[in-house]
Amino acid sequence: MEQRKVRVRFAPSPTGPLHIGGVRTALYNYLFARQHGGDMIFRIEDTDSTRFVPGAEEYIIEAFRWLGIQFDEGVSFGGQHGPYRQSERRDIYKQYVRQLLDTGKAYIAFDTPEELEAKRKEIENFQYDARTRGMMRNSLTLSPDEVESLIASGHQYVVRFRIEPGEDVHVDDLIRGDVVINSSILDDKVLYKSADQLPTYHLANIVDDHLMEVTHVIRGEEWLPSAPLHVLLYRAFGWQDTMPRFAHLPLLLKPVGNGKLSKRDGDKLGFPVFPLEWHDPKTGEVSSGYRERGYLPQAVCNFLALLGWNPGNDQELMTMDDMIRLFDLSKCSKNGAKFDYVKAAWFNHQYLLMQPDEAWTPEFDKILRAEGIVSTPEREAEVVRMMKLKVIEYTDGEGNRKKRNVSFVSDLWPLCKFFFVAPTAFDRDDKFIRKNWREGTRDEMQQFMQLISTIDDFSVEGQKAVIDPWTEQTGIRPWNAWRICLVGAGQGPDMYELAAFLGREETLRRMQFAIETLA
RNA sequence: GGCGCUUUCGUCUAGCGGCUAGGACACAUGCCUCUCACGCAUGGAACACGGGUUCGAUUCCCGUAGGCGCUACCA
Repeated sequence: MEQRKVRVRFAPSPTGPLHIGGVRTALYNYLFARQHGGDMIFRIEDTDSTRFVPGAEEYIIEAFRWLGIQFDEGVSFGGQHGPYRQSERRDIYKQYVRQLLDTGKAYIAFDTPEELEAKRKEIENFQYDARTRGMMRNSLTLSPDEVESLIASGHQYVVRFRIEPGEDVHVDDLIRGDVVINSSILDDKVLYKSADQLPTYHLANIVDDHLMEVTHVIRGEEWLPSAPLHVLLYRAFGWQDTMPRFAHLPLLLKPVGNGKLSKRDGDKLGFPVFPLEWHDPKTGEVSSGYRERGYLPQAVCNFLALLGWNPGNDQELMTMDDMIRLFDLSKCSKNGAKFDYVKAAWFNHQYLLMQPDEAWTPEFDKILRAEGIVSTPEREAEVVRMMKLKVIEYTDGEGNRKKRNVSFVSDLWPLCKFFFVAPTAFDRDDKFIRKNWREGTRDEMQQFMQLISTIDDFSVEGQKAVIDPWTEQTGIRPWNAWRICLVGAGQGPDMYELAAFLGREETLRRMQFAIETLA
């Protein structure tokens, strides 16, 4: 058989914001497509008109734009296989439903939801299948005339797939190998509803994947049980020769406790489960997003890629290009992965440190404005430089900067607010203050102030030139107490750097205040 | 309940018959140091259980137990 061009698709329902698990599925599809020089399709599966949520489609597109996952065709991307919104493909599906009906692979059923509900109550474990369809109201039990007149008189109906029982159906899964399910346990799935003139997922999915020439279906494990049904559908249409290969990905699980990852977990433990912030149009509820939380898209992709896949060695930090090169479905794990949001922050930290200073400043500027600080771009850049320097000041032999401290730019404020705001009070119970502000400290600081007021060149070098000899002469080690004066706590950068930033007058002002306050 | 998938440190995982079972996150300790970090070093920490197969099982097979999923006119 000739080698077909690899084509994959990501096909969400526009029922709300894109779940982070969906992002991972899309990412794997993307990596696979790129690695094989194939196409990635974006399809909207809106066959359930009752669950449509306005804005969801736009949200999903924006999320992928931010993440750097690019589509080659589909809704908003164009292409030769459209339309890519299933609600716009009614006529196409009708034609294929007809084909199934004409070949006897499917039949029409008139049972109402109430009748089915009653049956389920009446018969334990009721399932619409070869054993029970003979006692239901459908085109197999009714005469052609009756069927005709029921439809003519406006009765709603569904089209069901006629499954032949007793056959072992094989699904050749790229991750799990040969999966076998007997057709007897499958029910006669509804493929089409006359009420909204739309197919259900199963039919639309097979027809679209076929028409769009999809070669690989990479999706979540929740689809594995219905994969045999899909295989049967490909056969019913006579498309078995071009049936896509399947790969069912393990699910993302709750960080603690049992079950799969949900929105609730994020709320409870304080991490986002959506790529972007989402404002629910109905409830007005706001769900946090990775973008707004300060994550870098590369960090999110890297972290997500490693949840269920690894390159087979110890490498963890990878660019998108690395991942495209290394990705391998056969190296995907088979069991679900608990969502480790602590490690997600670590990844962000790694990527944050690779960013140039300029990449930090816009975000930092937002924080300052929120805190009501009036500053200059030069001073802001200087603080970023100093804080970043503090984080990365020891680079290793290879020049790798694997430091932590700040996982998000927003973490910066509590660590650097003293650059902009003088201490207004001192916590006498603070361990650092108790240890470094003792009996004679006050006098030492007074002497130190006098010394400082004589320094005309207040640059780092200028200060050192005067202070270093003085400490040697007097034996006074002023740094910790000085830090208390200027910072109010045991944190911050090198004292000379800090003092140089604040300037001599502000430095003296803060020292005076500390001496008066810390009697 | 039925069917399917799955099971290595707390977490993500490497391992594809013979290893002192490796790495990362997290945790602990020490070093460095004007503080907090960062960094470096060290440490604790795992093959679910029971049968087979085999000279030899974490690895292959079968059970059991646990976990997950599906079981809609939702995807």
